[in-house]
Amino acid sequence: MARKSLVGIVADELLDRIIEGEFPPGATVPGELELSARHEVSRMTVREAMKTLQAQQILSVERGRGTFVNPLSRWTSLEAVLRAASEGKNDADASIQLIELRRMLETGACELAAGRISEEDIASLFAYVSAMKAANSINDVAAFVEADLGFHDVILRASGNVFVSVLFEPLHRVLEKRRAETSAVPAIQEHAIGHHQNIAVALESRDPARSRTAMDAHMQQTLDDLRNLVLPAK
Amino acid sequence: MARKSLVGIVADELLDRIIEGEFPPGATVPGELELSARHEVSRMTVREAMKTLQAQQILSVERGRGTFVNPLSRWTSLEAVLRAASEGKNDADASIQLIELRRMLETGACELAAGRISEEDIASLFAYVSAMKAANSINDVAAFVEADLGFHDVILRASGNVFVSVLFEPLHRVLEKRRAETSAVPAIQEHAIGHHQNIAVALESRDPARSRTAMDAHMQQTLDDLRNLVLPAK
DNA sequence: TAACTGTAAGATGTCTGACATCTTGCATTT
DNA sequence: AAATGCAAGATGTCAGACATCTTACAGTTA
Repeated sequence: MARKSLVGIVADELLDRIIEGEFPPGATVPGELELSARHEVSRMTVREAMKTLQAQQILSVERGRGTFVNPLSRWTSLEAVLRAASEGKNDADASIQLIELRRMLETGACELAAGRISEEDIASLFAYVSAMKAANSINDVAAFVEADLGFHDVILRASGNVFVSVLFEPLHRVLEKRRAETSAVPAIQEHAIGHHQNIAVALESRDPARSRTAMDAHMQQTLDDLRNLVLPAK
Repeated sequence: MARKSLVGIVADELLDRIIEGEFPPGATVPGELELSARHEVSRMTVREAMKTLQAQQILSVERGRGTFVNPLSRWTSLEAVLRAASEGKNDADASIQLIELRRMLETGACELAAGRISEEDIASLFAYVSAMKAANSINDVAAFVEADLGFHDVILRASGNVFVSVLFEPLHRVLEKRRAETSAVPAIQEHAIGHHQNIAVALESRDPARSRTAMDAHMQQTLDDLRNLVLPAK
């Protein structure tokens, strides 16, 4: 992510200082003039940087008094929270918590989708499974990941719930890199194919409980694979 | 009371115009000079307003070309998406989708919490249930809602998953008003007390499946109450 | 002494005008 | 017809100025 603008740089560095604990929740951050001196940029640039953090509820401003750091629980940016959560500590823990979150949303969406999914979407699910098998047989990791993502995306959309997609999107970006690592292991690819097949069949039966269970099994497998095959490699 | 900053006003109005379809996804919004003329504010004010929308991934900027509207699926602000979702349609549908989302997160958090919750947290759960009973007997709606919220908050924190709280916070704000309406109905209060009691007992047993089921029943009841008692009143 | 008041300092909010840089279309030149 | 150059329009950044709000503190008054 090539953030080039000065505003982006200033915002990033200020967020880093917050995350490192230099400005704990409730404290004020330095004034606009002080920051503009420190970064050797104009006050307007600092203001715009602050605005981006305000929009994510990381900072709140009280005119005449100063700019304050909000508690982490109020932040609305998943990426910022992720940065904070992986700071210094083992990011293994953060990885696992992200999967837990993904599990909630995906199993829930799958359960909803069972009652709402269209014939076309079911057909495309099976098409994605075939694509995964084909990619697996010729060792094409990129194609495998693409089919995998497409499969899950169909289910999220089929859930008919806009908000699920919205919350899932940043999660998706965050997990993308780790997903590529995971899918590079052949054994995991085979696990995944079986699970996706089961999920597609369950959704075809339009049984919510069964669909949920199938997705849950897949998520459990993903969690196990992460713990056993990916994290130890670090 | 409507004394918002100029930046906030401009950002709000621009978002409204986007939501109303004046600038569909992929289109450019008017340039900074044009907007500053329209709103009779300076260009810097417009820039700061745009920055807040950029930070929420509602707009993306390409230097030298213009500022473009992102598809709704990329927006990271639950509140903005809610505004878009309730636009023109009956917001009953949006209400129900929000509860569906809440259900995913709360049942998931409850399942996780079963394996991690401390003795103190269990004790405070029962204390909140007692507080709900007391508030119910003296008809104190505000106290009832407060105990209700406290109860759920304990579980979310006990889940040990930071990200759940982060995603839940905006959802919480959005649902807050409707929750007050719901809890004003005596019959619903009694439903809720029973369900909360069951959840606390289930968590005390530290059985994840049972805890999940208990929370799920509560969410189902909430959904039914919303459909039967709150939405028809409009 | 206690309460009130005015002022100054420091913070954010907004405006004006200017210059820099990037993209694109179009006229000019080859 | 192709390559070049330039102007227009967009965003990025800067500088300085004034307005308004909050707070602390000193001075005034009852």
